[in-house]
Amino acid sequence: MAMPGGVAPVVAMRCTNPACGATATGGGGDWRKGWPLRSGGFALLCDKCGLAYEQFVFCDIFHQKESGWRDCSFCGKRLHCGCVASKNSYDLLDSGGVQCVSCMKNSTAHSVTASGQVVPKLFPCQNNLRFFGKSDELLSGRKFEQSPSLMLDPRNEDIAIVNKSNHPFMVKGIEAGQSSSILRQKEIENGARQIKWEQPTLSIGDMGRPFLTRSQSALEPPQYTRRDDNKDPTTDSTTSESISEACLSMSLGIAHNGNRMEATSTVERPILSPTTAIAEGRELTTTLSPFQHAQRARHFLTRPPRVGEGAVFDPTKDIFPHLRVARPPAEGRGRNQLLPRYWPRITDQELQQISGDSNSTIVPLFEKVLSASDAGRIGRLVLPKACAEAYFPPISQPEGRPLTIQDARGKEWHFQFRFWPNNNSRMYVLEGVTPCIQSLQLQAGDTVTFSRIEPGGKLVMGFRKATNTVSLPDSQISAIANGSLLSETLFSTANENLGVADKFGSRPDEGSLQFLQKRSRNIGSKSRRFLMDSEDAMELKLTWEEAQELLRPAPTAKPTIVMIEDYEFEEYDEPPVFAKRSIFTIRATGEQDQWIQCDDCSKWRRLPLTIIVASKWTCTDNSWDPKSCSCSAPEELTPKELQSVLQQYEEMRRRKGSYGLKLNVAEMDASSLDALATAAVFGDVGNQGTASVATTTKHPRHRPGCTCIVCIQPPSGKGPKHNPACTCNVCMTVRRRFKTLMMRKKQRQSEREEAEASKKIAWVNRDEPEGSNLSRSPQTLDTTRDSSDVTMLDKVADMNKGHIDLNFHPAARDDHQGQHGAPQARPPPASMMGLLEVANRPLDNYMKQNGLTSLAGEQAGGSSSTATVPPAPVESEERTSNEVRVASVEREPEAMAVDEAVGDNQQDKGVDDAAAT
DNA sequence: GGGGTGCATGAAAAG
DNA sequence: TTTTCATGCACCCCA
Repeated sequence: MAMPGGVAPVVAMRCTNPACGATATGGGGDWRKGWPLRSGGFALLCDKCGLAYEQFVFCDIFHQKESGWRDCSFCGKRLHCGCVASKNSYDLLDSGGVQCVSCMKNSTAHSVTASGQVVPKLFPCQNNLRFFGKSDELLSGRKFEQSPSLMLDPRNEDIAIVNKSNHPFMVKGIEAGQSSSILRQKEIENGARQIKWEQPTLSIGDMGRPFLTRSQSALEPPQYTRRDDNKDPTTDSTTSESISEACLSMSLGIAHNGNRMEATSTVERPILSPTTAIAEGRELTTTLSPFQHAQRARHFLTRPPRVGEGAVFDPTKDIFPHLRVARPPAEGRGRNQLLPRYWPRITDQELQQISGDSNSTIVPLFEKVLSASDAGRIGRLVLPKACAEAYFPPISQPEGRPLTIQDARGKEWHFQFRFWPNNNSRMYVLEGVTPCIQSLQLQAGDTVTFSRIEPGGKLVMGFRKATNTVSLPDSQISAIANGSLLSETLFSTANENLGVADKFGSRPDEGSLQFLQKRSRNIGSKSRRFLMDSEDAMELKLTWEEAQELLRPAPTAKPTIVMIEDYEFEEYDEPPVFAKRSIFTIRATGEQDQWIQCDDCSKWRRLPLTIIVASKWTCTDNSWDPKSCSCSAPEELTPKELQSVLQQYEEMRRRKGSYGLKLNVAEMDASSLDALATAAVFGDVGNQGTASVATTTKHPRHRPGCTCIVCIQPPSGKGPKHNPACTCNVCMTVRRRFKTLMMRKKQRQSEREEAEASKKIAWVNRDEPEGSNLSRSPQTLDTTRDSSDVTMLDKVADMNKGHIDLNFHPAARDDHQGQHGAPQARPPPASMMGLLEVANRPLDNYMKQNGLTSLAGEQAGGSSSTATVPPAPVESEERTSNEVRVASVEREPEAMAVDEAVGDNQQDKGVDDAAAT
């Protein structure tokens, strides 16, 4: 493998670390990334020394605090790193050692670039890691993921590792048993890092202690004991044992404390093999500076994150406080392939919940976001193959084996752990999970976490509800565990997507991000097939409705009016835009207003119709009305007017909601008729105020500025009167639509009639001899007559009484009758053609023939028509408040046709009124 | 007929 | 291109 910068390759490397003893290829494995370099990149370590590195990397510069001294790695000057006076007298080296101030100043002068510059003096490495190599040998097939420059010491052919800033260092081994203390970044300035020493907390010996015990969780500062410095970690029995199941913690919970970042611990995991320990990139047990997090954790990845690279880690921002993302223990089969999505992210609370009060150690294994299938009634939880093979008992037969898993409450659940052959592979499932799922009230999207209690190896399962679930994309999960997921990236994303949360003052915390991530994941992956329960559906519905309410045509969008079956549709080429919620009103003069509420003073301000306001708007943004451009300006609407408007608005919303959820078409008709009556009523009272109060029933497509027939029509009874014989566009359209409406009703009736007649004929033909139907009595014929005819006759009767029941529906006949009390004497049967003739009559003519003048008159006169056309309660109030007409912003599409007809009727009423006058 | 079981399928992710 | 896995569905068993 060619080295970056044209460095002579080296093939034979040997580690002189007595604890390592690896030769040639580094102990049989690849060279691996060691500790991160200050300026980026990583040291190179063989497999075995990688283990050593893991043991000492965070301890070396601290361990002497108790003993009070530390040698500079360059000049050998003894530093008293434990004393206050010397705290700023040295610097942390990329090599893992420390450097005195003098050497710090001189270090760059000794740098040699990878292009062949002189390598500075390399300091003797006593019992430290050292690489040997020969310049004429190739270092092929090596992995240098971070590609630190590898240089040869011209004198001893040792390999010097030169970081990207040409800062050389010699791999500095650390004696076993070195202790550590909390490293905190005091300041990062000009690339020179000053470190601050604080109390020691950890010894290397403790790093070998397996797992995180309850008492050692982040909830309490760990009280690690100092290990014997003289012991070799790899030879020490305790450590050796712990190596085999070692745990190294990884700290990602960085609490923001003023200008200082405090790293919190930790979720630990065991590591079986030193080799895999390095390969897996073990978590590191100590508290780290953000800088260290950003760098050291990088090598945890088996693959680089796809996001966040290139961004800058900003330690001033919080990043997932209390959230632990742990690489699962590298053990068992397939340990190396566990996808980050299954890495257990566990909180302190969960740890506490699982471990309870015991001193047991929790080893998070993996987690799984429940799919719809998992949470469904099938009772099968699909296990990730890698997880199942790595952490669950091996099974060779598809039948599997019983598995007992304890939940956080201590209750044991018995599952069947098995697999199905699938595409030359296996599909692992946990069967019998339904009782557990139900008991824990888990749903699709919730997360189940599998852990293991040590000692004992008992499996435990925790869970997180979806609202608290972090379901990060793998790349981000990787980056979190990696320390390279940048808070800025996360939060910018969160802020962009969670403006509402921010709006309420809550910073984009874990929950927000969780929501974000959950959503993105659900949409972007197979999880989008998650079953939505009713609650989710409701949430979606509400969101949708609200979104609909905020939808506006783009300011520059000009609709194209098209006629489809006599209905006008506004078509927009441009997508709608989101706007701040506003209320549209119609004055008695027909003028429309848009009212919007100031986010500061909550006063309502009048805006031009065409203005689309962004999510936040204040009076100061009101450039259209200088008188109201300040919150101190009085509100234009009187309290009474405002109350009326808001009441109508809320009522409108409520009704819209009921449309969307409950009403069928017939009910929509009723509502539309209701609106018709309301409009008529308000048309009458509209004269009383400066603005009329009438609820129009505009469809959402009728936007401010719309010039369609519905929008341009004057309020009922207002404006210029039309002659009954008026042939203007409005009147013609009104007549045409009424005709169309009635025709459609008749057509539907006819279709039902024919369908039922066919059924009856078929029934008769089946049950009776041919011709027997002729024997039926007239009464039978009458009863078998399609009820629609009767209903239609009832309808005509109603109409003859002065009521136009557009809510007429055969299915609602009984109700209809009941609404009118006892069934009335039926008029003579009418033929279909007769009914059509009735339907074809122009509404105005028909109403005149039936002695009708206006619906408003009927309604306002308190006639019995209220039984047919009951006004909404709010609308009744509107009669008295009657100031402003609230224009509906949207309606269900299905109601549009009726709305159009309603508008037509309004038009006709106006026309008819004109005729009456 | 309903529920459980085992397998197949295909979309999405990973390599 | 391969692998994973969520889900559909046919089949079987049982009430």
